[in-house]
Amino acid sequence: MGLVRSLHHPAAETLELTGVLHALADPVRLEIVRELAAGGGCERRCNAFSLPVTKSTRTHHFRVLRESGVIEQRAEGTAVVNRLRRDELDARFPGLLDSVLGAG
Amino acid sequence: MGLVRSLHHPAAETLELTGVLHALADPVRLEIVRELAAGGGCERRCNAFSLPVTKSTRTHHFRVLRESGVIEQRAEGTAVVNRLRRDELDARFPGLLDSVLGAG
DNA sequence: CCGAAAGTACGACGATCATCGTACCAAACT
DNA sequence: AGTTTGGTACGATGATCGTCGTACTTTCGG
Repeated sequence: MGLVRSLHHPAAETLELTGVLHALADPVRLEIVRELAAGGGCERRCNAFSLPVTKSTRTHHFRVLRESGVIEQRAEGTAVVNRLRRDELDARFPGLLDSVLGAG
Repeated sequence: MGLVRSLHHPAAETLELTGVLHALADPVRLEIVRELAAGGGCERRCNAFSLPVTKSTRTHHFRVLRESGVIEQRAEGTAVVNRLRRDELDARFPGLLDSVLGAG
């Protein structure tokens, strides 16, 4: 078994609104998305986030974000780099990500 | 005890993003919001929604929407009329509601 | 080769959630 | 007064969720 079991990413057209909303409705995951967006489309390793949870929980949250289609994950050595799927998200739910990120 | 115990509505400035997102991240509640928005700001009684759940569950969902600040509820006789808090929502989270409603 | 680094897998725990049924209540109508 | 109407209150139940610890795996650097 590899570093990640399946690492499945949903296609852009099949993203579900409730799934995305649920993924964003958690403080830890919202922080991940914010930090990812602050980087301006650049990638970031799971380790490079300041989150008040343990490694296991971290893995859990990244998986929820990936399976809902918010982020893309790619293995790189022992690390996993994350990328915000901004374009796909914007295409499917125009304005949603911007409004969420813009909210104080 | 009146028709509704407290009927508390959060102030527009205290609305929490995660709370609103969580409220919208449910199919039944999303349908309520959609039907409410389709009316163009008009009010609607709890009874006047086509939802695949019982009365108790309906009450529960309307409460979640109210306590998160998405809707306003007002007693009118035996009925409760609901109104989408569009202006307050737009002021606090610009574009959020529109993007959610615009999503297919 | 050995150990450190970065995650994942798995199982567990308590908390929250969506749903329901039954009982209840208040207002309106007869 | 009785009945209907529209909704709430109060559990209860099963599912999902967020969190963690421990064990494991894989890759990379000495």
